[in-house]
Amino acid sequence: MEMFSLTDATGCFASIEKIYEPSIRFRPVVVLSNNDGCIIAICPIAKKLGIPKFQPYFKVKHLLDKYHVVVRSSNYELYGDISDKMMSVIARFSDNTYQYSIDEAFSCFNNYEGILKDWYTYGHEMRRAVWREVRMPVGVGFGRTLTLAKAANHASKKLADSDGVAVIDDDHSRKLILQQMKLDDVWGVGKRLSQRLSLLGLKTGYDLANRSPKSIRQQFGVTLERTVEELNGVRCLSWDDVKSPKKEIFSTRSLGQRIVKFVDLRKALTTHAVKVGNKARQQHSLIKKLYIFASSSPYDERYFKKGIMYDFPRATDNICHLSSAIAQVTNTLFIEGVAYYRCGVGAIELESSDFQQQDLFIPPVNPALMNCYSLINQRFGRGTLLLASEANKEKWAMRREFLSPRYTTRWSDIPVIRC
DNA sequence: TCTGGGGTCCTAGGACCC
DNA sequence: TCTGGGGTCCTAGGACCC
Repeated sequence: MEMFSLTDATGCFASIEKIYEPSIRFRPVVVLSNNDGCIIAICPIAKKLGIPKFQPYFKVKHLLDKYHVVVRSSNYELYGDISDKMMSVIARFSDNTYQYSIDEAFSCFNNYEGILKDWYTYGHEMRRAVWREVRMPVGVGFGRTLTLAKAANHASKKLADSDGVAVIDDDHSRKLILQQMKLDDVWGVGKRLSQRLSLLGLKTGYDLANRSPKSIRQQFGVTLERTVEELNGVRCLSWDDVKSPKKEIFSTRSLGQRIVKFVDLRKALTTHAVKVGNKARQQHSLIKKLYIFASSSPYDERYFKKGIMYDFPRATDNICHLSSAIAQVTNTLFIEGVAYYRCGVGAIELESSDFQQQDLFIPPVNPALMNCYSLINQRFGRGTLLLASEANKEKWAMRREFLSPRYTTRWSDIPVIRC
């Protein structure tokens, strides 16, 4: 019988900051988003102090000062590398693992029952291995459906008597865990839905599970109906659903320094387009439509936003095609006098590159160049090969006042042990 | 001095065409 | 003369997640 697990890191980015800086291990730590905008990660110690997540940094600064909280800017180079290490450890415990986000992974176990003693023990083995090899604290949850695995993972960290592993494998454990879950802790239920559900008198995940799926469908749609089924152990989300290629790929960013020059806007947009192109190629997709936008800040007195849809005559993942599309579009996007605060690029219509419809009148593109480009950047590191129109040194680079060293990816930043 | 994340998916509504 | 359905595409915004 199939079993799923979800493993995810506790306070991921904050925990990573503690790996190479033992002196802050027992102190409250928070990590800020790009541009030091919001708090996006809090370690358990900071959480206990009541530091809120997703609040603008400057608004909670007084609180952070009060408790002497350690503040770090986000260091994605470091987080990405630690995440890779963590994922490779998790992957050893199952023959089928899928990385769901930077800090969590689903694993699928087929007919493991005969081999394993029990899921609880196995979860602890996974947990110990990640701690021993990467020094990352993780929670592991097991369930017969992906939604139950998520619920168990939540329980593994949140419940009073939890020790990092939780298993839902019968009605008893299911009831026990779901009864202690708030509505918006259920995967797929956010603030709005939980508000509406509570009007019906529902309080816990278990209340939701006991609703008739049919009536939920009528009032809230199929998505929530599936969630209800999944909470009851009926599988609606298949492994393939989770692993399916993305339908949209975006790259957007706020700018540390406002852009006022045409060339700078084009460079920033090209950089985003190349990122999107590379992601698309990785999942064997070609881009048919590209949405390109730039805006001032919504907090400005006069908010400016403009977006343009670019339709490629034939779907492509070639970064040269993307770059020339950007060059054309920037002409209409750029307006003298606007101080751009945000810009980005999104592929919103993707086609599979495995089954591509050829065009009688447009000669097919030889993929050799893009293959070679990808291989070189894989082998020698991202950014080894760049388009001339990309930004290599970003003048408008984001504000990162509290950046930690990139301990594991830069020779200059390797930790030094003094005896 | 100024500061407010990033990504994916879905749907409603408007514009346009036949 | 006046009224009208149905499809596609685009845009904006909501909802959710991390």
